[in-house]
Amino acid sequence: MKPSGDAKSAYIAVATRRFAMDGFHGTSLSHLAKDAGVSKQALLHFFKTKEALYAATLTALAERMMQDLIACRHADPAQWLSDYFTSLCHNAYADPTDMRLVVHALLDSDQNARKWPLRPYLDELIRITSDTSGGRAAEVSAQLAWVSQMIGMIQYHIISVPTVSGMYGADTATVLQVEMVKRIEHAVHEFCSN
Amino acid sequence: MKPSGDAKSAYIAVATRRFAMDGFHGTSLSHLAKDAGVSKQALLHFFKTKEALYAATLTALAERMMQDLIACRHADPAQWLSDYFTSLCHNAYADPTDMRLVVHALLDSDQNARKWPLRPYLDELIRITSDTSGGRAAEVSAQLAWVSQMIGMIQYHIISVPTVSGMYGADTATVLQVEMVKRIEHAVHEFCSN
DNA sequence: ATGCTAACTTACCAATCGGTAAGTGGTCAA
DNA sequence: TTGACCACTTACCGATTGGTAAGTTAGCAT
Repeated sequence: MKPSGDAKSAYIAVATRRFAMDGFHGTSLSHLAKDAGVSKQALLHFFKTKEALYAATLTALAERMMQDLIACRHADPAQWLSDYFTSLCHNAYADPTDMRLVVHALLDSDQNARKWPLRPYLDELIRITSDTSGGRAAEVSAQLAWVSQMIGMIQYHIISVPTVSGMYGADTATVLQVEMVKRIEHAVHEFCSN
Repeated sequence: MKPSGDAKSAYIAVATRRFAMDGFHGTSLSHLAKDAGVSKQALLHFFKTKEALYAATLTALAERMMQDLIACRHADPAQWLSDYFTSLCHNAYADPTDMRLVVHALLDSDQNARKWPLRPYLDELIRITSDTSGGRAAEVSAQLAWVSQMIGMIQYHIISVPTVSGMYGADTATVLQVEMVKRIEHAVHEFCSN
């Protein structure tokens, strides 16, 4: 018999893709089970409800994003931020799953997510951002605003790719992606050199 | 008996709120009917399917956004953009419905929306934007990128308000809103004076 | 008065939803 | 060998889903 953790994380991986694509309400346990190649109750054995499975995917998402952020660690906080946001952007082009999942979670936030698994990730981003301003400590809200703006810029752009591609064609969408990467790098550079 | 158009647009208004809150899959015809105070089949009389009703709300949304844009018309395109984005931001704080609906539509774009009702709105925004650069015509992709960035900045910020409020408290969220309005005005000013 | 149409209603449908109950088969410690 | 446990299955449940069919009611031109 397979080790316990394997199957569970495999189910979370399947659920992550589905929830990211179709949202919580657009995803059924039957679909998830079919994707995973098991019966519906195999999922309910590990996660008592659909909500619990959703919460588990969000927790896993938060850990993944935190790890990606830590993986870009650099002595210079400005370089750290620059590396992270560009890598985030490139990863999201290759696989928009995580970005879509975050946006879905934002739209569902009233109903689900009494716990906010992404908070440590945001706190860490804010901490790094405040390090770029040297000794003087600016207001926290200003840094939260900047972090929120950067994250939003990337995530919104990622989820709009299919629509832009449908409206203006795939080639225009590609050009827009290149343009967006430049804008993100510019925004990081401009913020860190003030 | 009520005039024909009245009931129909009333149903669209109800559907707009529900779809914006819970998304397409999270909204049922029964709920919509209950909200509108009629039977489920009253809706199906005007809109043959749930998808058709959804499409109608998106079309109405597109017309509304275009009207709001035109309402801010100004001889100076820079002033026009500045007025529009700030008014868009303030309206969205008072009622985030439309912004949420747009983001839901973006996430659903693979499944629905073979037609892109927001395209004329985007085209108009791009046209105004290109007017700010005086005679010389920059690449269209650069203007699309800027417009996309501005729209995304506002819409993402609006949908993240409940989450930010839950994470950091309502007062921090309010401060963040003020900070964001400043950033939007700054972004418009900076773009138009280059 | 009559007939037509638009705007609904009640009644009903198969399909699917999330979830429960009761096993089944394999592994492993004692 | 036994028995507990774990991962998982089949069978089933009431509730709800989007949608169909067949009226019903009101207004209105003729």
